[in-house]
Amino acid sequence: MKLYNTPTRKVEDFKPTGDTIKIYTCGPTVYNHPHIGNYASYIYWDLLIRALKAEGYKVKRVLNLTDVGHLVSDADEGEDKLEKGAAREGKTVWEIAEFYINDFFDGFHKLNLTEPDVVARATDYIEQIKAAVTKMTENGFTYETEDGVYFDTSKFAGYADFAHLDLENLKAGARVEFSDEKRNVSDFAVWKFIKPGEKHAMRWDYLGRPGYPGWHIECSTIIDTELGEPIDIHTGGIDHIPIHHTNEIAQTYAISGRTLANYWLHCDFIMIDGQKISKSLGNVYTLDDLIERGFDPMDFRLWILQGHFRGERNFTFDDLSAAKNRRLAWRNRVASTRWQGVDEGDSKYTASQILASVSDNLNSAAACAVIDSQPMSLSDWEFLDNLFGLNLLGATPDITDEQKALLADRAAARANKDWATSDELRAKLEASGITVKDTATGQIWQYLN
RNA sequence: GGCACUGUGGCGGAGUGGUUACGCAGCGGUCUGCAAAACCGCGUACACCGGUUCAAUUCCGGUCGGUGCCUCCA
Repeated sequence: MKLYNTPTRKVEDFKPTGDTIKIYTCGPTVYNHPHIGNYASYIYWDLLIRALKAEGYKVKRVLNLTDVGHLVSDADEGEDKLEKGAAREGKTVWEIAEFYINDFFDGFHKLNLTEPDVVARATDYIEQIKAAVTKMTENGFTYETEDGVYFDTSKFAGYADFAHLDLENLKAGARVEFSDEKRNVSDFAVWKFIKPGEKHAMRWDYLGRPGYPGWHIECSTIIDTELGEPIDIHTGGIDHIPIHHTNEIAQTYAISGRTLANYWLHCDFIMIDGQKISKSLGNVYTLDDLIERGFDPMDFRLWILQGHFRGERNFTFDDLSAAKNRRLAWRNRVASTRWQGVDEGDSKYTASQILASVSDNLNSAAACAVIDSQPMSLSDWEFLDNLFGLNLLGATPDITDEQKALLADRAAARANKDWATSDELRAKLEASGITVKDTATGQIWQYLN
């Protein structure tokens, strides 16, 4: 397995730390419907997990759910997103979290994404988070302000390295006013105090006052609790490099002196019709929007897999249609293989070629070319379903014995030029859900949709 | 302003120092009772300028363009 590793900006050979690969994925903040861009990242990481498993690795994967403390601004200003969602919908923050967690996993399942081994809600780790903050403080990495406990980024010499930050220019180019109480522009809250009279439903006592955790601390804490550093692979969106992941690394260093992760994978964004996904542009599509337009979630999944996680993608419905057509063509090949078979000898190397492509920094697009140009046996399709998660076999079940008998009868009728019977049998087959087509080499059947 | 990414045929999208993936769409053909499909073939693309080289889309330098992040975001 070769992977592009963000810290070195190079494709490297993957070397695991142990028998089980430890993977952490930054999950969603559960305050709104996820859009297709959100899900794109989980499709990439699902491919990673499936590819590692196909290579024979064992995997333990943790996904967190941010259900507290993610402020509208990462500069530690503004409202908590959960509180904002609750106000918007007239619900409690806990109801909001519950609702959008279910919503998130609904899409997760529609896309046939592999269930994480551990799903970690930030609010289930409050005690560990407090202990982590205490530890950082003991180690001299924090300071307290009226607003909360802040991480002093000047205490971590390597702070700028991960994202190649230019801290001086960050200050000069800052577009928001930083709190006067912060010692450095890059400092961030690890714990926020709730001021008297301030509304914040989620609150816990710490340092003798009510408060709640900062956003970044949950990831460091959950990783430490569930996996133990260093983990093998940490995944996330490209937007997380300069702040969130940089801060995670700093926190873990401050707590234990350890390296957080050996490999960091960051996916680029997808755009829609050439523009970033944004509510103000009105181009936010959810999975259900795609379904309403007649697409299967698997069409979107294949569209993602036709590209690469490091490339920016431009989503259009024309391209989604292209992916859909390709998927349906693959289904027809499955149907044809069920009916006529493929010489296993001819397809001897197909699966290993597919895996070789994916193992080369998750080049699923190259794997698609292998699929299109090599013979595929049923076991190859099964291998592909395990790797790509497209459920091609499940969506193309074998036909019944009765249908097979009808096909045989029709072949006989055609041989006798009994077109009336032939057409009648074709109609019967279509009523049963499959369509039959006459090729130069005989009949083939396909599912109607 | 800083950091990073990126520029491939109609649309996507891999990849490579020389034999130029793959999909979708399109075109031509074969086959064909009808319908539909299947099969075969076709495009001669790599922003521009310069350099290195026997040879560059692929390496180096520059120019121009696009995008993202630095502010919520995968």
